[in-house]
Amino acid sequence: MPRPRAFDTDTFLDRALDVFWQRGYAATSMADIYEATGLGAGSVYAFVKDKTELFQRVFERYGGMFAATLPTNVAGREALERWFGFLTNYLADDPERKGCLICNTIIERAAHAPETLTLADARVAEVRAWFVEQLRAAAGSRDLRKDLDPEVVADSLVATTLGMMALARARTDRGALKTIADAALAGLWQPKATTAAGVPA
Amino acid sequence: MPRPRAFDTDTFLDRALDVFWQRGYAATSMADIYEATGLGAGSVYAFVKDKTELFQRVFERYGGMFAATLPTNVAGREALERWFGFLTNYLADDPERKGCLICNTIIERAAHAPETLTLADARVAEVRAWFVEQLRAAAGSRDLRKDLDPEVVADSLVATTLGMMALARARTDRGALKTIADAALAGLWQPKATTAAGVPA
DNA sequence: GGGTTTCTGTATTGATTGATATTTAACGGT
DNA sequence: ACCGTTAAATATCAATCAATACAGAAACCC
Repeated sequence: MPRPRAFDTDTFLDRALDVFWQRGYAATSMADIYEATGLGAGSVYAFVKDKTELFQRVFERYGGMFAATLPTNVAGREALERWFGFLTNYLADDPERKGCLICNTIIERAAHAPETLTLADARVAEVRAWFVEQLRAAAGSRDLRKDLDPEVVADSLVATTLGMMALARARTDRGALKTIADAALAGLWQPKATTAAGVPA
Repeated sequence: MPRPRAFDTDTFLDRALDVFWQRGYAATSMADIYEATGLGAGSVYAFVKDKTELFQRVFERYGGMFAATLPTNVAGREALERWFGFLTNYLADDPERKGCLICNTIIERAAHAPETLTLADARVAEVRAWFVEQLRAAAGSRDLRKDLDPEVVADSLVATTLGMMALARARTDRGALKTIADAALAGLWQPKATTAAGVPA
């Protein structure tokens, strides 16, 4: 029987991910991959056809991991607040300022790899759909301001998300990121109706 | 006297800009530059020391042009609304989806060229400062909601701006861009005070 | 422990990279 | 007319790129 694989596919992809994530696609040479993974050219090219396929595999893996960060055990306002809190930490805690591979890929690969762009855009659409879902839930529980359209707010939140990702690549400024995240959600909620104009329900 | 220059520095930089802007730094070869500008290697390297300096020159030129798009003859709410309208058109009208070179550069070059990143980040800071200025003006003319802090709102608007730029690289969706721009400003203004709770000033 | 199969690492490929050297051409002064 | 000077185009450089070919090492069954 065949000799078993000595390298774990997942850890290989994870290490390749780190390199692509920080340096970008074009600026990463296969030699960088060999160095980071400890594997030789032969093993890598037995696993993928070429560099673009390797990146695709890496990106798909990242996309799945990223999608898994969307909270599932809570919904509505709570879910959105948790996720933006997570995003803030996710971006601020990285001293290498890698940002988010999805955003990075959209910008770097858009003009060169249409199918990769499609994959990346699909992830963005996924996040947007999740936003809509949570906003609808928030509307159902009367958390969302009645004059707000979930579809419109979702677009705004997508832009804020991508903007935070871009900003995080320039500087790790936790304060600014937190300010942005808080402000993005602050205006969405129905006041508790304890003001002079109204009475609690 | 010497043979006169046959190429105009500005048009040369403009053509180089188009290439870098669409394809990114690493994916652009000097051969691409020769082709786009019609110049040979010798002429280019008589003008700049190396590729990084060429990009720096191109980027500085772009940065200046971009900064010049900030309205100066109006202020406050009007200025912000005009500029976000401009940004929407700027991003939506480009079939090549080049996005914005400042945002693209932050993401692609952050890990490789610290001084270029510094330049790019300075442009972002410039836009942010302009936001603060207009928001203060809007506060002075009672346009800005009294409970909003210009510094906080400016951070949000920066994120929205960068988010629109990133999104525009993935797809030219004028509707979404306009929705985002409108929503970013919609919540900022003081109501006209014609509601039941208040009387016009 | 032999035979076989698979994996891994090195060497090498042709192509392309950024950058330089060299040659050719265009001007004004004399 | 011809020379000095400068610009522009071509040829070319070593280095590096992604990708392939090859060879040795390791692990399994019998």
